[in-house]
Amino acid sequence: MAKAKQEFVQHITPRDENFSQWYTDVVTQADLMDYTPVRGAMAMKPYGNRIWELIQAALDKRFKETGHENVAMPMLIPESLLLKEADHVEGFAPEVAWVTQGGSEVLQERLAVRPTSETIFCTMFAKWVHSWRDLPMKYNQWCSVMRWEKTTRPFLRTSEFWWQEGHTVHATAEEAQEETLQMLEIYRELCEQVLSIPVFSGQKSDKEKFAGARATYSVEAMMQDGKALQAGTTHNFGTNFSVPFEIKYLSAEGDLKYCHETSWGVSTRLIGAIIMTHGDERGLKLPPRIAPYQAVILPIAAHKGGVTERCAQAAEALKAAGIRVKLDDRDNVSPGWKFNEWELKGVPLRLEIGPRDIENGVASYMRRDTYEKGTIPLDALPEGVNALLEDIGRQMYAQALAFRETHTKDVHSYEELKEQVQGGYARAMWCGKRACEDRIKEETGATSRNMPFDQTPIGDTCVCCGEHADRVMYFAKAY
RNA sequence: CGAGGUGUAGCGCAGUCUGGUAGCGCGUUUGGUUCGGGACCAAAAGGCCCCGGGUUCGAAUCCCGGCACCUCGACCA
Repeated sequence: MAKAKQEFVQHITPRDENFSQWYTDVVTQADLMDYTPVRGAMAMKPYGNRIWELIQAALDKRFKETGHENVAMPMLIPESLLLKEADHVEGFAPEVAWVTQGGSEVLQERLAVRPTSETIFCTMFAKWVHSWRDLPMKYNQWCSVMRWEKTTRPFLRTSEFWWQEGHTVHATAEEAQEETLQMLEIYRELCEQVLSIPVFSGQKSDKEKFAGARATYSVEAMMQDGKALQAGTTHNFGTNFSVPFEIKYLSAEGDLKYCHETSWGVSTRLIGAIIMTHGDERGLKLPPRIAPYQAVILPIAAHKGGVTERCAQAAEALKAAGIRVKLDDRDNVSPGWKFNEWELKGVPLRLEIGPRDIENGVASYMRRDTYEKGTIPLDALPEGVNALLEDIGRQMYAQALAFRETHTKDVHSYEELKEQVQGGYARAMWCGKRACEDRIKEETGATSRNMPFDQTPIGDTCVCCGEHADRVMYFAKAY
């Protein structure tokens, strides 16, 4: 028995022995994705894609509640459009894939496969915005984009990835800033409440901000190897794009004015964040709100009196209560086999119903987050399951938060910083100079992540150069 | 992109040095017994040996070029 189990566990590399290998093992064995013949591009399989659909649904609801509408834009962008904003083209040019031929005809102007859609949105906004009555214009699209990345890793960085990109146009700078922060807050709430991932929310440095943005904000998560992962970003463009693209409106006072714009996005990278935040030795651990199956029902000794029927009844009752449930009635694998498989796939709650349970009028359960076991009365199954799922989501957040807290430290010297970023976040005072960021990157491998909104100083000298500093900045090695 | 490693049945691997009929374990299929933490017996199926060239009578094996994954760097809205 013990031997057989060990053989199984060997399929997944131990997490603390080789985190990268563990990640790859989990991603493939939990059946989330597969590699394709296209360099760096993955295929999302049904189980992984379902997670993305659930994230999409949660976000789309929030976007609509805050007055955004979905649109669809072309995937090809003429080169001349990409060239209009200097910083933007400089930032993206190295990783653009180009279409140079249509059918047998060589194109006069090559077309970029979108790496992001600011330029095409801006071009259309210039046509669509005329008057202050047209504003604000708050659009979003769900699509895939392509960036010719040098190194790729499933979900975290792939040459093609799926995301949403919001693009909004506003009359005033204040409104654009408000939008930028509102969307950041939606991302924070999504990460923490829906995905159970604690994040640091704050502003990026000039060095790390988006190509073409006036200000960039991010939510930064921490993976279980102590590295940071940027989970989402929002950008305030000010008039950086509206000037070259000539997006102007006639104000109520009759003046022609440039618009203020924002953009914001999260991607399938969030799935990578879920895996690396919550996963353990047995595999994936999914937050209940985005788990394709929130509970799995396993019949025990299914051939015995009433088991099959009670399991089917239980599944129906849970479905009726809106719970995503899977009845695993396969008769070709043993219960023990199923236990391991559903743990690998991260299902938050396992329910077992066997002759003994039926006798006692209960279902036995095991939580995926803590491995804690117990029973729920069969006649109150939906209520019991719902309560457990909610608690599992909270508990997973608490666990992740505890990890982050033990791997985050205030540092007051360069030596301390150097040591802390080997395995976590360092919170430090920073003078604001690019030279210090560059030196830290060069010497420690860590980058500035973001400046939290709570800027209560923890000192008054820069952790790097020792000169006067008035900003609090998180530094960490990042994916 | 640089250095190193790996690629053989669905999965894990041996075989490669020293060229000569493609192997093992698990899984799969069928039948039977089982069923509360990866069950057992019996029979069977399953291979462009990562891809493309080359050397050779003959290539999983030798040579050249690609691709993918892993490790460490570099780069990176």
